[in-house]
Amino acid sequence: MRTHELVLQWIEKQLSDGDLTLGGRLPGERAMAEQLQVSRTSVREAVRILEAMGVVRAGVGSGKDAGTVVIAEPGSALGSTLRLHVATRHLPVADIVETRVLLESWAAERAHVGVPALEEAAELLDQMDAAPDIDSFLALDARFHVALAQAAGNSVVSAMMASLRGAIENYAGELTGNLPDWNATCSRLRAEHRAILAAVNNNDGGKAAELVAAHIQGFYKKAGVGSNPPPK
Amino acid sequence: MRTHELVLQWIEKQLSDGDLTLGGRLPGERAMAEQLQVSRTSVREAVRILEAMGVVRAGVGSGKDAGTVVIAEPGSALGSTLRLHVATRHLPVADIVETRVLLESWAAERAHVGVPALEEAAELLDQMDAAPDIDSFLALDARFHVALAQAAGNSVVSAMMASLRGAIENYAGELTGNLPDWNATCSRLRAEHRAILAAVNNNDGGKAAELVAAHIQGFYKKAGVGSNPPPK
DNA sequence: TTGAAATCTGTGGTCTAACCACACTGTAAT
DNA sequence: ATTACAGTGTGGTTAGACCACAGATTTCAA
Repeated sequence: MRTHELVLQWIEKQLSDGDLTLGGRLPGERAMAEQLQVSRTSVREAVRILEAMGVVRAGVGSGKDAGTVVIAEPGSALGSTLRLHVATRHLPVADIVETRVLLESWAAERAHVGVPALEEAAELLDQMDAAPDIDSFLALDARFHVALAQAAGNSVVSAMMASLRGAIENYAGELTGNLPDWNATCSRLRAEHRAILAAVNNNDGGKAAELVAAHIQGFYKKAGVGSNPPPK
Repeated sequence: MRTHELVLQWIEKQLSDGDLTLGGRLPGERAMAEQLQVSRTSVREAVRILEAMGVVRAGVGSGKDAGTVVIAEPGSALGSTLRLHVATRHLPVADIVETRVLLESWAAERAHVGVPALEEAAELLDQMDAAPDIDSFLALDARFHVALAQAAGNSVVSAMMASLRGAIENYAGELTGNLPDWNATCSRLRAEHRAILAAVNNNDGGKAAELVAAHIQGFYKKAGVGSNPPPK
């Protein structure tokens, strides 16, 4: 077993045992190296992997943001991984979109009315009406979809859904340039968002799921990304 | 931007541009370091991250298995990431199970009859009948579920499904120890597998989805892992 | 001629020791 | 009291060395 894997194992055990919790700090790299009797290089390689997994964040200097801190950002980490695999052509964009439809439909159908995430979603819609440019609109759009997914109360689905969107974010960003009339599209998207949120708040999960599926598939279809047909 | 991120960016571009494809070899670490004008350490940190993402595999020595080659194993990579986050208590096991039910039900419903994956699934079931011990049974079980998921033809769903199972593999392994009568459980699981495969091959996707959901939820329920109730 | 042993070459894996930039902390000079 | 400055500890980066490994090549003896 390679040295850095040993370090990883040790840190994972600290997490499993609860000796290291969210917001907690890892020992300094030099201290860990001495404690585990390995070189600082190996410690750093392990930390890099954890950072790529969204389990820790490394900060220089001293004070609040300094040191290596345990965080919980599986979404961005999974997103990076998926993005790389899309780059290798091993994961087709169509499959990403299809999976996103699957997860978001499920989440919309099971969204719990009254949870804070839905209130946040409503606020985001208001902000989107006043979005000055495409980029800020898309950023708010991303947050809206994540908020909607969170309303279902399954953190794994939320994380995966966010990662799927993140994996093809650049891709989607370029696609908006292909759209003939952004203003029209923007208006349509806003209306669809309102309809989705209304269906959710009206406890009509089935309707919400249908609307979400149509919303996502519609966007990528307009933008020129193929998506497999839904099941009969 | 940190140095190793620069290296990552460069490699990702090579992948996106198609200059680096599946099975291809990265330049040696020393060569890359010189080419990008960075230290070998930084190159290695980037390679470690890619390795953790399941994008490359590093091999020492010379010959076939040597060097750093591009692979495509998103499943195991996502699994490791999820496992770590489960260790931090940020991702509940129940959410993992629930998501697994979601993905596998969807896959079972949309499985394409006649694809090679289903034939492999059938073979695996025969092998499971002759499995000598629990561990080999569980290993075959894992492969069966993956094969079933692959039959739906969505590589993202397959990868995610495999990763979910991998994330709680150790967990599930311990749980089997809690079961009072493994032989009885084993027989039940085998029968359920056959029923699922039969439903799929009979083009009864709805039935297959139901059976899969019950199969997975049943196992974890027996083993003592709570799962959220299905939607009304 | 043949076969086995030694050497060569290039790969990733590891380690040491040094220096840097950064951000806070305490102290000293104003 | 305020300001300026040195001190301390963090991660970030680098250079250079050595190791184990595995295949390719060469050497040399049977």
